[in-house]
Amino acid sequence: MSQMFVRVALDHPLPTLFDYRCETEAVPQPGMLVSVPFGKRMVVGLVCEVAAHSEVPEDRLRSVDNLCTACPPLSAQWLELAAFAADYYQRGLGEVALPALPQALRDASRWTRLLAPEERYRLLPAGRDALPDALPARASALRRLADELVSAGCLSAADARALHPKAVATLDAWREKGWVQLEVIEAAAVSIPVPTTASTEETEATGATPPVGTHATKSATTTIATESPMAAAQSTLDTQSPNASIDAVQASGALPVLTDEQSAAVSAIHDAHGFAAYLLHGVTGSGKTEVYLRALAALLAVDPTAQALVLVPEINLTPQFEAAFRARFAALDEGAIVTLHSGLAEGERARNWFAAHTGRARIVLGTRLAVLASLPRLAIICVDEEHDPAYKQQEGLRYSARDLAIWRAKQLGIPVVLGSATPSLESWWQADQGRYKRLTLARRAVADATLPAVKLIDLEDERRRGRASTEGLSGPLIAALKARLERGEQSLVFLNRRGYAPQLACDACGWVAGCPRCSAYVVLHKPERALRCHHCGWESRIPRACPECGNVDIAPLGRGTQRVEETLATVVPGARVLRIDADSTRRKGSAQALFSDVHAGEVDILVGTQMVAKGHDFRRVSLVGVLNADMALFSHDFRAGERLFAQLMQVSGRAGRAGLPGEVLVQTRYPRHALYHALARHDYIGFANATLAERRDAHLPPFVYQAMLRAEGRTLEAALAFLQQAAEALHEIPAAERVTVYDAVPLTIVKVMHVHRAQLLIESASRAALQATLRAWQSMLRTLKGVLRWSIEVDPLDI
DNA sequence: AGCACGCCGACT
DNA sequence: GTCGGCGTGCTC
Repeated sequence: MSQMFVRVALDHPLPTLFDYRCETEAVPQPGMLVSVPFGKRMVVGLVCEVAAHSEVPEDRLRSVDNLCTACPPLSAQWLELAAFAADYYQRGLGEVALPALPQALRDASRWTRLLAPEERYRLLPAGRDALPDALPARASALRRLADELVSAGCLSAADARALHPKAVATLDAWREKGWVQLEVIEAAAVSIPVPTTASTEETEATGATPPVGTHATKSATTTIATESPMAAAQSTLDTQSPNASIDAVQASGALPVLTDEQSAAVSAIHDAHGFAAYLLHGVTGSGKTEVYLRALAALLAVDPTAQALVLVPEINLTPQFEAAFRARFAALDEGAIVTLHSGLAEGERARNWFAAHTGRARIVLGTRLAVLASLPRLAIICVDEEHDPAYKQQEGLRYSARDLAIWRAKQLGIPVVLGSATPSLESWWQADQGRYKRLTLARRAVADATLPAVKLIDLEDERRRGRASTEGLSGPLIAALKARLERGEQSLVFLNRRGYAPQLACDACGWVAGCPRCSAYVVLHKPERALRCHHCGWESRIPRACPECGNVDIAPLGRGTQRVEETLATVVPGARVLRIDADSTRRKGSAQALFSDVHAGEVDILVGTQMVAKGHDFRRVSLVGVLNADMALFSHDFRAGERLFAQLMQVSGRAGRAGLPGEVLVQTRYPRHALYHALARHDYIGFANATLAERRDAHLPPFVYQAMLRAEGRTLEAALAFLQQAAEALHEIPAAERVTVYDAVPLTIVKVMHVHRAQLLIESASRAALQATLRAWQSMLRTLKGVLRWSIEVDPLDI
C-alpha cells in the first residue's frame, strides 16, 4: 500500500497546515479529526487535505497518532466556512476551526466514549409519583439524583455517575420497580431520515406525528449527504400552499392569527429561491418570532431532513425562545430542537453539537457560537435582534455571527432572516441598496397594544425652576412612579450603564479609588462592602479614610443600580423594588428566577441595565423611566448614538404591551437633540436615514471598511512605538495605497493587569484593498519586536 | 499558543 | 555557587 499524508490544521497562530504521515487502519478523509504529536505534546487537529506526497523533508515528518472515526467527518462546506472566516478575520484555519468544536472532540482520549452508545434513564409516570416520597431525608446525594431526574425528565448514565458514584445501581433498582426506563442512543451514528411517503394532507387529517422520527442508522464513517437541502424543499413547495405544510409540523391547537404584514413576510420568505437575505424590520411586539416560527415550519414540513438555525444575542433569551419553539414544534421528535450556547454544561454542549452534526437536530437555537455549528442539512437561518453588538465576539477570533450567518446562507443558497426593531445601519444600508429584501411589521401584533408615549424630562429646566431631583430621580419621574404604584401597575427604571458605576471619592482632596493594576476606577459594591475592579477582578475592603489626605469623610460618587434601588425605596414608599443587573443575577443564581418574580407581580419597580431591555415581555409594565442616557450623545465612538437609539427603542417597547397605555419618561439635559426627537416619534427610519447621511459625509462605516491593530506592551511607549513601526510598514504594501491610516492612540483603559494597550485604526473604501493590505501586513508585523502581544480586528465595533 | 533554550540578578 | 526572570525561536 502506498504511503498517505495528511495536511492538518492546528489551533496555533501560524496560518500554515502541518503534514503528517498517516499509517492508520482507517482511511483518512478531509474533515476528520486526528491526534498528532506537535512539539512536546499531543494535540488534536483537523485533516484538511489527504495527499500521496509531502513537500516536507522525510526526517522532519512525524506520524498521525490516532484518527477519530467516532465522529463523521466535517463536510467540505463546513471546512469552507472555517476557511472563509479564517481568511476574512486574518487568523489561521486551525484557530477558527478547532475552537468551534465541542471540547469533548478536542480531547483524543474521549473519542472512544463517543462511539459508545449513550445510555439514558427516562422517568416514567410511576416514578414521578413515587420518587418524591421514596427517599429518606438524609440521603442527600440520592435526593439530588431524584431531583435532577424529576426536573429534567431524563438523565444520561454519565451525568448520573457524576452526581453519585453508585447512581447507576440505584437507577437500575428504580428500573426494576418500573419508575424509570433505560434508553440506548447510538450517539455516533449518522441518522439518515427515511423519506416520507405519507402526503402532507394525510398527516394533517389523522393528526398523526409526521414520520420525522423514524431513523435508520448507518455506520459512523458514512459521509454526510451534501446535496442542497433546497433541492428537496423546492420541488414540493411549488406544488402546495404554505399553510398546508405549516400545519403538518406544528402541534395541534390554535395558532395566532397573522396580521397582514406578518402574512406578507412569511410568504416572501417562503417564495425564496436560493440565497435571499431578508431584513425583517418589526417594532417591538409586532410578532417577529411568529414570522420565524412560520418560516421554519414551512421549510421543515416540506423537507423532513431540513435543519434550521436560529440565533439570539444573549443566553438569557434562549429559554423563552426554546419554550416557544418546543410548543410550536411539539410534533417533532424529542431531541429535534437543541440549544447551543456557552451556558451549557460541556457534556450537553457536545451532545447538542453532535445532534446538529449528524442531522438529528432539526432546529438549533443558540447564541453567536452556534453560527459555527456543523449543520449538514441547513435550510434557513434566522438572526433575531440582528443589530445587537453581542453578535460580535470580543475576544479570540473576533467574528460577527450575523455576518457569518449571511455568508453561510449565500454559500448554501438558502434564505436568511435578520430581525430587528432597530436594524444595524450596516443592514439598513444593504436593504437600501436592494441587496437585502426589506419586510416591515409596523404594527404591534396584539390588537389593543399601541406604541407608548415618549416624553422628555428637561433636567436643566427642572433645575432652573428650582425643582430638586432626588439622587438623580427628577420630580416628574417620581410622581409617575407613585401613580403606577397606586394603580397597581409595574414600572421599569433603565440605567444606561456607561459611566454609571458608583465610585468611592474623597470630597476634601478629590482622590478617587483606583485599581493598582489597571488605569481604571474601582467600583463600589455596597452589600459586600468591597471595592472591585471590573477589568481585572482586583478586590479590596472599603478604606476608612482617604489614603491621600486622611479625610474620613469619603463618600460614594456616581449612581449605580444599587444606589438607585436604595433611593427608589425611600422616594416611592411602599414600592417593592427589584434590581436586575450582572451583580444581582450572579448572586441570586439565575436571571430567570428574578424575571419570574416580575411576571408573578411580586415587584412594583424593576431597576436594571441592558439586561431588562431585551426580549422580556413584561405585560404589566406601563411606565419606563430612563436615567442618564445623555453621555452616549457626545461619545468618541461614532456608533454610540446608534446603540443608544436601539437601546432606548427596545426599552421603550417594554411599556404597554398588553393593553395598558404605556409611557416612557427620558431624563435628559438635551431635550432638543435629534436622537430623542426621533425616539419620541418612534421614528427609526428617520433616525437611520439621517445617521446614514452623516456617516456618508464623514466617511464612516458602512461607507468604509475598517480594521484595528491593537498592541499590548510593558509600557505605553513600547505599544505606541510598535504601532508607529507598523504604520510605517504599510508604505511598503502596494494595496495600502487605498488605505487610510490614523494615528496610534492609547485605549480608554490604557492599563489592564499592568499591561499597557494602544491601537491603530486603518480603513478603506475597498474591502478587497483592506483585506490584501492586512494579509501582507501580518507577515511584516510578525518580524517586529518590542511588544508583548498584538492582534488585528476586522470590522471593529468599538473604536 | 506552549515549551524549550539561553543569558543576567538575589538567594538557601 | 544556583534558582529563576522573561527575550527568542520552533513546532510537520
